Amino acid sequence: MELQTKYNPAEVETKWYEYWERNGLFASRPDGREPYTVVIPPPNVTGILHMGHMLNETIQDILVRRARMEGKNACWVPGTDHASIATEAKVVNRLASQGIKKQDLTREEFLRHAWDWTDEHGGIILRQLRRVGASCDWSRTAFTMDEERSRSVIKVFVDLYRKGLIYRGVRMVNWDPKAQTALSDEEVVYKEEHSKLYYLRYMVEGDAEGRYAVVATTRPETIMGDTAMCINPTDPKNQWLRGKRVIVPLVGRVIPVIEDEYVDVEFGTGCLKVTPAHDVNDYMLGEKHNLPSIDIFNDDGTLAPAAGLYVGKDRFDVRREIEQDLKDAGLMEKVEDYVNKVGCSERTGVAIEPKLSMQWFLKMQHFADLALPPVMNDEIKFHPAKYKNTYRHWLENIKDWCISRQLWWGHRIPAWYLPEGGYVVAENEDEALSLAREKSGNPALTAADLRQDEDALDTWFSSWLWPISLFDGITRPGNDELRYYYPTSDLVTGPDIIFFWVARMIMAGYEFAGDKPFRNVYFTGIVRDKQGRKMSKQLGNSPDPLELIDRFGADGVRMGMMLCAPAGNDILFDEALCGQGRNFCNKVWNCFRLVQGWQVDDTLAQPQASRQATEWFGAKLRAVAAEVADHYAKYRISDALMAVYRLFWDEFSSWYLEMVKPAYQQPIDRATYDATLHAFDHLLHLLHPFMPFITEELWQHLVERAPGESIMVSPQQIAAPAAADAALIRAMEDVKSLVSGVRGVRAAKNIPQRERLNVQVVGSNPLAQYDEMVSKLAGTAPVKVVEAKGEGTSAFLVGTTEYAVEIGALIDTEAEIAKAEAELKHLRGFLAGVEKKLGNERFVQNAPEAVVALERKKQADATAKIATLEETLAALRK
RNA sequence: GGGCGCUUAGCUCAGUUGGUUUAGAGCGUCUGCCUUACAAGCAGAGGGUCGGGGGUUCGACUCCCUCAGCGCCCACCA
Repeated sequence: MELQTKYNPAEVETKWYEYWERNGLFASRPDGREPYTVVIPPPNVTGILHMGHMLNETIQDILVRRARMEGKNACWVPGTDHASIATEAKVVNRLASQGIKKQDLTREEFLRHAWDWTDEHGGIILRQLRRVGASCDWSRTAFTMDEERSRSVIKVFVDLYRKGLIYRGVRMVNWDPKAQTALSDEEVVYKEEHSKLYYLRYMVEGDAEGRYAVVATTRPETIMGDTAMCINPTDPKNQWLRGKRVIVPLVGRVIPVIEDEYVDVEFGTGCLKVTPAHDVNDYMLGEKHNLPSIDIFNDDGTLAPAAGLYVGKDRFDVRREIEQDLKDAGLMEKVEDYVNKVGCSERTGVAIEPKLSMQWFLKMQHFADLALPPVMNDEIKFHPAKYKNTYRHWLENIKDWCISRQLWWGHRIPAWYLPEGGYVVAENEDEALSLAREKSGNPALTAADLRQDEDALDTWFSSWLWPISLFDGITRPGNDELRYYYPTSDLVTGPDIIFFWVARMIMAGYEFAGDKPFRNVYFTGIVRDKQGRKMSKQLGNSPDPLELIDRFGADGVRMGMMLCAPAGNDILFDEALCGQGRNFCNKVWNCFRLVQGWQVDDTLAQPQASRQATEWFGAKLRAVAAEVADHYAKYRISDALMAVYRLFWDEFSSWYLEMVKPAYQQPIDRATYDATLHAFDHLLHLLHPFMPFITEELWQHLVERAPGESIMVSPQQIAAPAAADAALIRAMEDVKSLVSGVRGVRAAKNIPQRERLNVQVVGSNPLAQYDEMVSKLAGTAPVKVVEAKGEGTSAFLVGTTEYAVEIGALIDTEAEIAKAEAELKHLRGFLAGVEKKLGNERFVQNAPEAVVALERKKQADATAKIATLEETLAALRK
């Protein structure tokens, strides 16, 4: 068949992806083979593919395809996450654009809209993954809020409640005034902010001299909630305030001065305003000193009636207003510029308001104890290992997890409140009712008397079960699938969710499945642009992966991605790398075109050079395959790719194919042809995990294939390196040096390719058996052995052997002298270093024998080379 | 404030327990080639003394100390 000179990815990609799916090649069922399991980090159900996904999914697909070709039963389970806050926010926004307020809808109405949204936008990202080439078992596609996963979440909640690990209580939580929900500590990100430090005057009550204390604060808008002022009892400069009472500026409320060593004497004036309702530390002080707590904020961050002033206004507007009002009232001592860190909602970006509220919590110490050892002792391996530190630090300082969210989109908390107070926790309403009757002693209770908790659970409370719940392991513990696929093999994810997700999956794994959820965790880097900026929608510096695929082909983009993705380092993505990937595809394509165009003549004997080439390439292939395997074992995917890339382009294409290529329109012998096809097949296997589409296309054309066959499931069979390989490879390196040496002379002298060159070798030719090959590659006549090289020759060394190209009148004696002198200088410096070492008795005594022997070899070689060069120079200067 | 990591050719990175010919790769650069598989290509060339300083050692890019710069994570100093 005729192939175009350029590879056209678009048609090939669609064709083979459909073929793979149609033939069920991604599907996995338990069988006798070793399983290789990966669960996808579920993207947000309404999300669209970005470069982070592109990187992540490519790595997973590479690992999965590699395992599949190794003969393992590879199972990659796809799915999406309901992403409680993010999705609810999107739905609320859409409703708002239609003039509908969430508050005006019932829970059921709102959820209907949310499901509509999910049906509309959900699954887009899964379709996009197919474009990338992801070989997921789509028949297993799951959703964190589908029936099975929901049952699992509820069952786990009830289980943990009964174990006494879940409790409900009033605590200081992180309140997101925009989403109007509590958040976990992990969902708060601290951002540095250039703000102001305000110094406020708190007049001392009844002080005849009109003295006042000065309090420094970044949040003057909270003074309405002040219920005390605090000094450090050891602070000499504030002794005079002991036992006094002060007046809150503008508000006029009189509050006591309390003493606590918590206060930093050095900060500001050493006087701290205490607002127990709106600061975590102040809350602690309030508890300790029995202070009243005044909650001055509404849930949306506006001032509540309890504030007395500025009621209904936004907290940040109030900050500006109150600054002016305090100045006008003469109660502002001064205002300084100040840089501090403000906790913000990871999702909505707004400043978090610490708020006292009733929430559900999960006790974490038990889980930390469960999850720390396996990571520290490498039962679960982190790649790179540096994240073990991060992990340990978090677990050693674990705090209880606030799992309730004041949202509707999510798993509703399975707690039901009784009319007379109290509540029961149950897997469903029926069970709740019977528990409630029992608890209240009232058998007449009906379902209508019970009121289910309005809150939903944190999204991560479902994600942490993912590796188990995907195999129905929560609802049907110990089932066959779970036993076969669990623990999963590798998890590929970003370090940004190490606490949110990775740590919690480890906890859930041991708690609910009795074993680790995965054996290895591969942490990818963050994708940045080439200026090092994080890719983001706001900056507009994130290319659309699908558009890249349109331009470079999926294989090209996958390769571009992996070329810049060393494990654990951030990715400096540059579109040019996709171009490199595309070029490589084209190279592979054209190599195939060459080989495919050959006519075989069975009567032809195999030329010596071709025999040598096939033997050598076999050795090289075995060596590189072993190297690649080692890279995979260490999760050095980009190194594995680079090794394959060089094997294909440099060794196979530039050297091997040139060695065996028949003259134009001449046929090739059978032995060489078969060996070449064989090598090509091996190369396609090595390439396939990185470039699934083009390798399938070429593999199908390489020889006749039966319907349903695929390179995907055809095992890779490259033998382990053989004993003789190393010598073979070394010899060929010398051949290459000789050829390059001749080509170098040719290039320097501008001698056309078709002009045959005569080459001399001084003494004897260690590469005599490769003469035919050298002639073919370098365009030379048979190498002549001479006693001393003649005039009009340009010489170079291969090892310690001197070769000289006859160039007659083209000789530039000055240039030859300069070249030889430069090399001589280098060698003498080198020799001096070696001899200094060997002259050091302690080196000869202490260093291992092999090292000393090597130095002696270096010395001998360098000496020989120097002698040769000196002769050359003498001859040139004659 | 604490912890971790990084600093090797113009760019992005390798360099595994210190010794493998006075440091390697890819890309880019320069020179010459449209040589009928490939100009998304071929051949050739140049380019770093391993952030600065000190130390350990027969020997350090590799180990230790220190300084500088960069990055990340954690933390209730208003």
